Amino acid sequence: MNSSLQKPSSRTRILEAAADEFIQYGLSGGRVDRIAKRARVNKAMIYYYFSSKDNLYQAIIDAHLGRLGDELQASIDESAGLEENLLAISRIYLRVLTENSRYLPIMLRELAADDSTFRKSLERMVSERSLPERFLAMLEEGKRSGRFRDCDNRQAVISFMGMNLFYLLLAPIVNSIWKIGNEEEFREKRPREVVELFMRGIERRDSNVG
Amino acid sequence: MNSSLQKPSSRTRILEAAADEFIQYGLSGGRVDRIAKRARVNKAMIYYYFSSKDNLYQAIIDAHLGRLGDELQASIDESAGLEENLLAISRIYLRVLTENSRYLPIMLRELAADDSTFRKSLERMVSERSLPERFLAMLEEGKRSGRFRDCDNRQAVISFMGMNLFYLLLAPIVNSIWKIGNEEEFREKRPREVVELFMRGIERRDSNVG
DNA sequence: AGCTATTATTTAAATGGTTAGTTAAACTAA
DNA sequence: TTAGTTTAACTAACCATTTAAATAATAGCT
Repeated sequence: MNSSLQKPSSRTRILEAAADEFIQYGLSGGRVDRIAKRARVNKAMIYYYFSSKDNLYQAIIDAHLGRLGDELQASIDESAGLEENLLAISRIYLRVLTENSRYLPIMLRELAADDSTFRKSLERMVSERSLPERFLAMLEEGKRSGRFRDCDNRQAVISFMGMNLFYLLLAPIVNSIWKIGNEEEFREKRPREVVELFMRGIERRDSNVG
Repeated sequence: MNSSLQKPSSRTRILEAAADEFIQYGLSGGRVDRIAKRARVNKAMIYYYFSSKDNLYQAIIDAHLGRLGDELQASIDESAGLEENLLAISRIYLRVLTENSRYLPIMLRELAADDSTFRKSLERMVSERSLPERFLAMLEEGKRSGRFRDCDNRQAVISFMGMNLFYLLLAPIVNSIWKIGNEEEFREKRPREVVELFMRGIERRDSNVG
């Protein structure tokens, strides 16, 4: 199809412009004419390279998700200690979603649709790397070692994810509601705060062995 | 305009059908003809009662947000103890977002748009009831009383909100990824788990006064 | 190198289905 | 009578997609 060695200037420009368009207006709100204009390309070029609007949209979703997958690859480093692992995860989510913050609107919209291929791909990506299992295993190990109190692992993990992702996904509104002036600073401090809260939250207290 | 005493059957049916439509397809994806069909009403009726598609959409957003606001009214009961307060908040979010889960797609899409009136209304609603301030004050009080350790209040609050809202907003995907079989049960347990994690997370440990 | 056949890219201009919005007349009930 | 409600048919703009022809680029051959 499209060997990755060449530099197909038009094709690339179309992809860039389409990303902008779909991020701003969504799939059904996005206009092919506007994409062509932004890409400084004749509209028919879009149908030449991608054969339909839906196809073009899908190409963007795929590219984005592929990138996300690669970046999350190193998500859990089993060799490190438990707290370090959590911190590493927290930092990776921070970095990946900060660097890709441009795509947040598209991701939220896709997450809102219940039939979206994005959701399916995301689920596949996550389960292929068995992130949930590895995560649960970490907690289980913490329990066995006696460091963690007894609690529902799933509830705990989802709380941890929520602490991390809620802010990263909805930063604009959250910043506005909670009057976060210096977002950058707030963002950087987030992993430490989250991990500390979480660790203290699940750690057994010193003499609690009934 | 439209006095709230009568029972304008057509008008109501239009609103219902439009909600369904926009929830499923969004504003730009929603079709007026389909709404008319679903409402068993001539398309012109839609323009008779609401004068444009955007207006109709806005009417639905407004109605929904008004209802949300009313239901969140009792959000913080200052008289109760701190932990009880958090639990009450957690439960209210749970109830409100569970009862309105139908509207989640529309909310997520609106949150994704950076110019949405929904976002502005949401921010106004929250700040009119000064929820952020009251929340921060609760934490501050906990610190003064010596019960809470020293930490960034804003970070803590946002973590709390994240634990609660992340799951409620994205339940379908989260359930799928984390293999939550019995969603209802999981949901019901959530407030207690969240509050316990959070309280333990910010409570000072017994002899920690450096 | 030059000439040619073939393939890739680009363009301007349609096409035609879709869709928000309109009109003007008819019906209904107070 | 009068105001509110409903209908069928219409319109005009919009917008994804196509067509057919032109222009570059490339490879093959002598």
